[in-house]
Amino acid sequence: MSHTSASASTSRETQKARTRCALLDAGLRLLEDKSLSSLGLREVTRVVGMAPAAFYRHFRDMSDLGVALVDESLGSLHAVVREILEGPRDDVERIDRTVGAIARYVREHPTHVRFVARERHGGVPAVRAAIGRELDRFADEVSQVLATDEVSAGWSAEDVRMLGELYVDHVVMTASAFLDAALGEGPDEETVARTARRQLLLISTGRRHWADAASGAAGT
Amino acid sequence: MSHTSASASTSRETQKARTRCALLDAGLRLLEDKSLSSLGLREVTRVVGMAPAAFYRHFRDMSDLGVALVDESLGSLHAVVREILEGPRDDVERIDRTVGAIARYVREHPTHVRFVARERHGGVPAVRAAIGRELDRFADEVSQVLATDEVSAGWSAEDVRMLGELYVDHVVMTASAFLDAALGEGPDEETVARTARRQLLLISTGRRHWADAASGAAGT
DNA sequence: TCATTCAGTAAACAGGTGTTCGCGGGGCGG
DNA sequence: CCGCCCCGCGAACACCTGTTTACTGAATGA
Repeated sequence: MSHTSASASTSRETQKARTRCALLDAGLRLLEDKSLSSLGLREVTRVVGMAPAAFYRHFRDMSDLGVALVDESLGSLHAVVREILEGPRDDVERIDRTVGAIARYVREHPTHVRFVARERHGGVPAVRAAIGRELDRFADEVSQVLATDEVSAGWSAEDVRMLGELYVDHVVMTASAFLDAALGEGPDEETVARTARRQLLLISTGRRHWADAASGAAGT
Repeated sequence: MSHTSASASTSRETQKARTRCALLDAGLRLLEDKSLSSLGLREVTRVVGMAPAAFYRHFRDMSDLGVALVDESLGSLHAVVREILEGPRDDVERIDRTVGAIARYVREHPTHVRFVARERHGGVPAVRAAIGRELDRFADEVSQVLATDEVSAGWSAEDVRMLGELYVDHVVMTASAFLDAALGEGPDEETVARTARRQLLLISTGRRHWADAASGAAGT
């Protein structure tokens, strides 16, 4: 129970952080073509080059390492989302920015994206839950900004939220499509981008004319 | 090379089919809380109650069993899709039928749905590819029917296809949401249904006013 | 009736797995 | 300076894995 100074004692703690990071990196690399539930503890330590028992100094479980990877993958993304949403509110420009940002993020962090896409419905409950929570937070952030758009005047909170979820889900699908494109499976990157832009444009169009439809089916 | 009679020789072949089906059922049951890449051969045969070696009489691999499960899960669904699309073309009624059909299918075949959602981006390439092919076929079928709607007059084939993909992706997301609801995670079934209906209604609204937007951003 | 086919068996193989234990040695606080 | 802390090590534990082998015996076709 030492450590009254909040800052790290350079050598000791940072070194622990380094090997912890090495474990995360090794895990992420191995997860490129496996799923978390089939990733072995020894497999990870072998890549890092350390004894299996040392793993327990950093993580209790494999699923523990999994939720750490979720934080690493999705945590840094909130800033990006804010940045996109805070720019000009013009429809097509915002769409261009969004799709561009997704493409860039997938290009720069393919392994993180693949991990999230794979474990979103994967076999490890704790990780699945962690991803779900994070995506919910994204939906909250998006909805919150959407509500301030002029187009959303008169919208119920529930409708704004359902639109936000639609956007978030679409982003996930698009990211996954970009990933497939990068691997040579499915259509190429430019095709994916164009499809995504048009789909978002169609949603925006529906949004602008929402009042017409919503009044007709209010109770549903 | 016998077997000039095309029909089964009752006892022999049907018995083989029975145990094959037992293997598939056992696999599906175990896959409720595991992913395919972590499902063991012995694990499956143990549930069925037979020797591990007998597995090879029916499947080469675990991934082989996986693609068989894909066919079983998605094959029977094409008829349902046709049925939904061939009904009255009125927007909200078609939407109600769609969401109702998804809810019912998830309620009646939860394990199949979970399997597909999990392995769509899972760690077994062959299974991933099989699911991708099947979803592409669904997108084809949907697009083909959408093209005949009066609303689609003047639409390019590419735009119709992108709308079809949007619908298929949305169905997958909705099915997954229903699944979570059935497990007590996330919102309850009625909430999921209402959100899905409104999202589809929003897409339909955008579809009706597509001409306005598409002309403005034709080159994108 | 006799020979053939073939789904399923039992046993053994060489590996890999998670987890526990005691121990060493270097950073660190006093 | 000494003594505690604690990360990483190596070895051992019991267990589970996929795959191969030679085999049994019932259904089959001539």
